[in-house]
Amino acid sequence: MSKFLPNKEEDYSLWYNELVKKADLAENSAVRGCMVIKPYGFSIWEKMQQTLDLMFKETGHVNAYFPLFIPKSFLSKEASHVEGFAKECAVVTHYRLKNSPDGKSVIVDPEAKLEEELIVRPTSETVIWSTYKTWIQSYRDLPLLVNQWANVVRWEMRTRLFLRTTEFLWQEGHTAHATKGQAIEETEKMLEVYATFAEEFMAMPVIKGVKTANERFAGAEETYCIEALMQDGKALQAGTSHFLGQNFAKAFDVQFTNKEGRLEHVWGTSWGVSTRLMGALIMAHSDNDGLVLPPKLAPIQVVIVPIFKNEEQLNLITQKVNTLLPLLKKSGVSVKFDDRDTQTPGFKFADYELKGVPVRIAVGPRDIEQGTAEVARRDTKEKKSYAFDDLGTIIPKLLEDIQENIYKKAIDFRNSKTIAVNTWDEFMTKIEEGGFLSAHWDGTSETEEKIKELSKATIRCIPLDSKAELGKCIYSGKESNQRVLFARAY
RNA sequence: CGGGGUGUAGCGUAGCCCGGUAUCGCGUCAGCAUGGGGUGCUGGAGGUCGUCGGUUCAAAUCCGGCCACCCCGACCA
Repeated sequence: MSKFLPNKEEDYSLWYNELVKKADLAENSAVRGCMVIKPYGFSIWEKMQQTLDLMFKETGHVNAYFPLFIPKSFLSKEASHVEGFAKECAVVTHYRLKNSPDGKSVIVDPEAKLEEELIVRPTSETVIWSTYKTWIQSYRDLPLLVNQWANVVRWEMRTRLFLRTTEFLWQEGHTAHATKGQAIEETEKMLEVYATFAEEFMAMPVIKGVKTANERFAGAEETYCIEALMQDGKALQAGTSHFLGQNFAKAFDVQFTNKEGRLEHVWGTSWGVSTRLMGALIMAHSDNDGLVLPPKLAPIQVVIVPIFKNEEQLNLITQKVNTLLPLLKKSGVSVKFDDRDTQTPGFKFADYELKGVPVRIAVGPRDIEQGTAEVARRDTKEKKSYAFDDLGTIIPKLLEDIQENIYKKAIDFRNSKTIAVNTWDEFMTKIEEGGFLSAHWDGTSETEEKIKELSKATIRCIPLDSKAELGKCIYSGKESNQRVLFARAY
């Protein structure tokens, strides 16, 4: 058990906060609510970006970039959109500073007031749709499939590293289509991309579903989501994909001439995932010794730690290791040989465990004599000796095993924490234990809000694969024809 | 934004009630020994006590404003 991290069973939040800092992922900054993402943390985010970007390209999307600032008037063009975001917008009112009269500081120059104030984007629908108006005239211009990687700002009351920060990084896809069907298909396709990414790369099982009206994106007709379960039993929305209907097209008057020569409003979607995925990744797998990273997203997949008393021994080990490095690199394994003599092996072991490196290979004089190496896997902490010459083939296989194993562990956990409940008493008891509760709901916002008020649990989603089933609402006792998923959430 | 808490060396802390410029651990630096799970010993460096103001001969300590962070609530990806 680590002496360097709080125990996650005792204080989950403290454990999370300390882990983020000690594993060198991120830290708080001089600006309230904003974080500094440190190089190691950013390299994980970069791997996520690279993977997702490739998936977006493979599904026909192209990247572009729209401005950080949005004219204030744009936001109010779509009624529910402004209502959803107005409360958390940073506003630019001036464009110049000047020296204060006493010369000791700078002040806002009152002469430099903007005629129209700008908001810092909380999301880019408005500025993008105002642009799409000029890009789209004909059905031949559709579909328009654009993504952007950007930062956004939402002025949150309470922030937590990665999970909710005032500024965060994300990607936002914004597409325009000729028909409703195509837009819905796009919305569902991108949800599928997110689910695949979460499960195959993050090794984090997710439930695909649609949000209730209360939880829907401001300006959307339908919000699809992937929901994951963290180790403390709380749910986390990991990605969303919105069917926007013609709402933004109407708000920004984006019309096209169809094949029959008639003018129609286009159909839109938007979809995004953010640096919040980092928080999800951390909370999905890590333990009291530190991060546990899935090999597919680990910046360093394998670390080799030499154990030596003198330079002569290190030279022997280095020679041996140099025969392995090209083999691993050829198999696409990212490997680091940590031959620093400024830290002890024990320190390195603990440090790479804290950082979540999936596989560690230790090579010492005894190994050199016997032609072996000690291989330790981060997920199970299991250590095993192998013939050194077999490592080139064993390691890639081991990385696949680890990727599978942590996924399996996560899905077993989620399954054990997903239960069906049928009475209000049962609901209130089980919600205390965390996890997803599958229960009947009468479909009204009033009931949803009442349940939230009493239990602190929200409807995470109506799962896409939920079967029609007659029953009685857990709270009101009214008729219901399917179960929905409740949980306390991040 | 409401309620509670915290802020002392890079990090974690003692001291605060009962005023007299600061304790310990980790880290850091030097040397020697060590090296298969966060090495040991010896010596050294490092502090506007969050910040601004007030009380006082004297403030880390008492009082007030502000800032930041943590926990709980409301809001949210």
